[in-house]
Amino acid sequence: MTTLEKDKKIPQYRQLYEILRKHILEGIYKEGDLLPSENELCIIHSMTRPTVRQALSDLVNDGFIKKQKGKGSIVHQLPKGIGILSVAGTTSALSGQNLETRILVKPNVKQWADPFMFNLSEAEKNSGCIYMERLRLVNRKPLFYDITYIPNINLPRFTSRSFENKSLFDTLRGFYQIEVKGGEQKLRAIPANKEIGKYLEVPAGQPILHLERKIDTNRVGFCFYSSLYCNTEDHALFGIF
Amino acid sequence: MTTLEKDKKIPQYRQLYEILRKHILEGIYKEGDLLPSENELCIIHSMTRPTVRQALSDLVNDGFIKKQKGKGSIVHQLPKGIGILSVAGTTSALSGQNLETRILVKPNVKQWADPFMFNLSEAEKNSGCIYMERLRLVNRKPLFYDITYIPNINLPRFTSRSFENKSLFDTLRGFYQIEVKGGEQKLRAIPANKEIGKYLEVPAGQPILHLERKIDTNRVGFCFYSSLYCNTEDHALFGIF
DNA sequence: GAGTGGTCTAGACCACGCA
DNA sequence: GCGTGGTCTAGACCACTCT
Repeated sequence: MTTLEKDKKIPQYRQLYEILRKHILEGIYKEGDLLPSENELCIIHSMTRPTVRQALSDLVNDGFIKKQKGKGSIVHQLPKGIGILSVAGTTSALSGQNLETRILVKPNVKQWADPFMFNLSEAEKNSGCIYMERLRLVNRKPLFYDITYIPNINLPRFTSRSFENKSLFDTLRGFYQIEVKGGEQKLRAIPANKEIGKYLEVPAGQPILHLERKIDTNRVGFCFYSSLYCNTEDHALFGIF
Repeated sequence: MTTLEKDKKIPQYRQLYEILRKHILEGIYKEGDLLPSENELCIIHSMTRPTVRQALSDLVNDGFIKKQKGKGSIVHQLPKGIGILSVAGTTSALSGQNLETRILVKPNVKQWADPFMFNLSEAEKNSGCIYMERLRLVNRKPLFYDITYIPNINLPRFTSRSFENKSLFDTLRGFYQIEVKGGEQKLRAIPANKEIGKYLEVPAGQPILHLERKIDTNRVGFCFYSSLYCNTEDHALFGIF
């Protein structure tokens, strides 16, 4: 291999996952349909069963299918709410709706708040943090007010990139080969204060769902953080477990 | 085999999961420790690697360990909050605290509410529903007010069983061989009304986390439902994804 | 009985972290 | 360079659902 090409190898099970996920989202497989059996998928895609099963297992974890012994893999009813409690979610479940992202505070380097909502490593503390605030709107109504904190470690030119109507996840993957792998979150119901009420266009005191999230990536030791305020009056958050 | 013994076979990967989970909860493996490597676990427990990996994969999904390529399986910091957003959770993360369950309304057979928070099958609608209300207290403070709806299908003598300080999950498993496999949930922040405020001992209007859950089981087509009101003032809910 | 997913074996090669 | 977890192969037997 003579070029400096990205020899990024996408695992076979991941490729199959993406294909099936796409077909489900496009309606090629509809709710209640049976996917091809595991053995059929093996033949179609020239894989062995464990490989196929890993793809299907991921689809189950992300809520796209359910399996039934002796029957098959059944396409699941897609959530009506907003799937933000799983990795796949955040914006994917909103497809088809009028979705908009507005930058309230552009990415800029700051000191970490102290105390911070999660424990930070020394490396994180010393590196400073890239701070940004965004508002997510669905059908012109603000639903999420999102404050993001990213350790300023090896992310050249990050603060000059644009995020308008573009997923942060996509930016991290596209420019830095950082993939989100999972995370943890704390949930609370809190009353809106004046600032949150202003952004979400609700009166102060209205119950708001507050999520504090730590998001892990494939870069070892690198994770980022988000404090997310959701107006759940019209749209419930949706999760699977 | 001459007896009517329950020849329930617990899969090997599940047995290993339970052993490692127990050791982590007991502190034999502490936060940050490395578990034995996959190859070591293979030898110790006379399993092959895929079997070991399935056990470890379940531990990752339930938040007990994280894996790092080239390094090993690292025991994860256990959540400080209340892990109710994953199957393993509900009460398990509260071990060590003073936990109490109080029955407000004993199980009794009713008609389903119409409309109900989830779509019901015809079989479910026709069978009626076992209804109960419970209050969960931690250190004498009420945290959850839980309304449970169970389809009245093939559950002999269910309404006469006692649930005081006993897990509903354990009852279902012990008497009916029903295992919880997963589910879905909708989350909202709502103001407490008078009734909820009375049970959770908070003033009306205080923000409360409302979870509507559909819980799947290993019995095909059998799931049950829960409407859960949580006071998150002192304890955040905790979840992994 | 035929087909399905659930479990399991016994190997293999790779990329990555660490010393 | 060695051990780790990540991916993958090519089979096997079982319990379950459907007809």
